Amino acid sequence: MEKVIVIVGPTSVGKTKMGVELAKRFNGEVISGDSMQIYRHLDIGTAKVTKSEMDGVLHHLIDIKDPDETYSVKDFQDDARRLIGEITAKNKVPIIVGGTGLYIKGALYDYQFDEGQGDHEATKRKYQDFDNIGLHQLLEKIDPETAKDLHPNNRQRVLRAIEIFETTGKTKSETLKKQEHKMLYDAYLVGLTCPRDVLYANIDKRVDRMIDSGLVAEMENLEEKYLNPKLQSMQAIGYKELFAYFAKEMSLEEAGELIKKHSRNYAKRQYTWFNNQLAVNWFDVNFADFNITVEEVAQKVELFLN
RNA sequence: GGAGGAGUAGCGAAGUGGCCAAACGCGGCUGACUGUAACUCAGUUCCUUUCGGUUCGGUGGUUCGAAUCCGCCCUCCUCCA
Repeated sequence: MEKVIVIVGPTSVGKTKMGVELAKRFNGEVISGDSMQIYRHLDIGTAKVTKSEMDGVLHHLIDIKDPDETYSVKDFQDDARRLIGEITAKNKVPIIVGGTGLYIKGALYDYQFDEGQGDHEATKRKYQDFDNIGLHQLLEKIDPETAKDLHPNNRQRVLRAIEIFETTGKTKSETLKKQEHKMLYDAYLVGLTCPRDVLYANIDKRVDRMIDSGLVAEMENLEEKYLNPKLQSMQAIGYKELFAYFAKEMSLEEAGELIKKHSRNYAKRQYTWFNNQLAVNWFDVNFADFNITVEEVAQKVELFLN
């Protein structure tokens, strides 16, 4: 099995920096595991690595899609697995760095996706006259097991489960049953963490910095180029909140506060994912002297690699 | 100094004698997650594991029973001086 180093953690703990440092020490290349840094032109708001931050380390899966293109776990699974193979073949170490739990788990574990993605918008339209309960009852008929696991209010997932059946002819629970819950790689998962109040303060500061360094202009530029309000990439925190500001429904300050709140909420969801879905080895980050943290992590990685 | 108004859980805000540990919103906390995942959704939030205990500015009353009625006190707001 190929060895893979994975760096996860909530937003703004220092994953990017850790990735670069480890890559330099262990002759590695970084594979971004971030669903939004995939997109070109979303730079400031996604805190995307800059050229100088990369410090010569190769970074993959960044800026590979335009904001009006779609990308999914399946795509990531294919891309990441391919890259792990290529990097390993070069005798280098693949380092996945990112905060998108599903993507990372989907690449590392035996997740299988049946042919046919389906058209979300079409499915949505087809069932627009069903209320949540009605839709859930429909799912109950075609896939009772999945229906049991989904709350009727979770319309998006209920719809998707129905869509799976309609496009592949197989139910979601059938597809899941033939999979084993096992890792396909020899992976060492590094989790970066810090006290919640420190993290939240970091997030708030970072959002202020983003706004100061031109987040609004970046968004304006995007609006000009891609006038589609349904851009998948526009789910990105830091951008979607700006729509209300442009519509003069809230001040820039209010929008900024919302961005901070959404980022904090997101960080919490990331913790829930990494704590419960993956076997993460947690490290407390020393913000005063990040090198100490790097050193600590590097020691463990060293052991893992040899 | 005078006249009104207001003080309810972390915040905002209902409630105006029993159905009130107190609606609702926000925030917080916890969790779910297999092709939208920076998405979507759920639970929980005075203390206590349970029994139960302590609350609605403070205090003293009225009442079988008070966040709700009465007296006094404190704080804040508006207006008049």
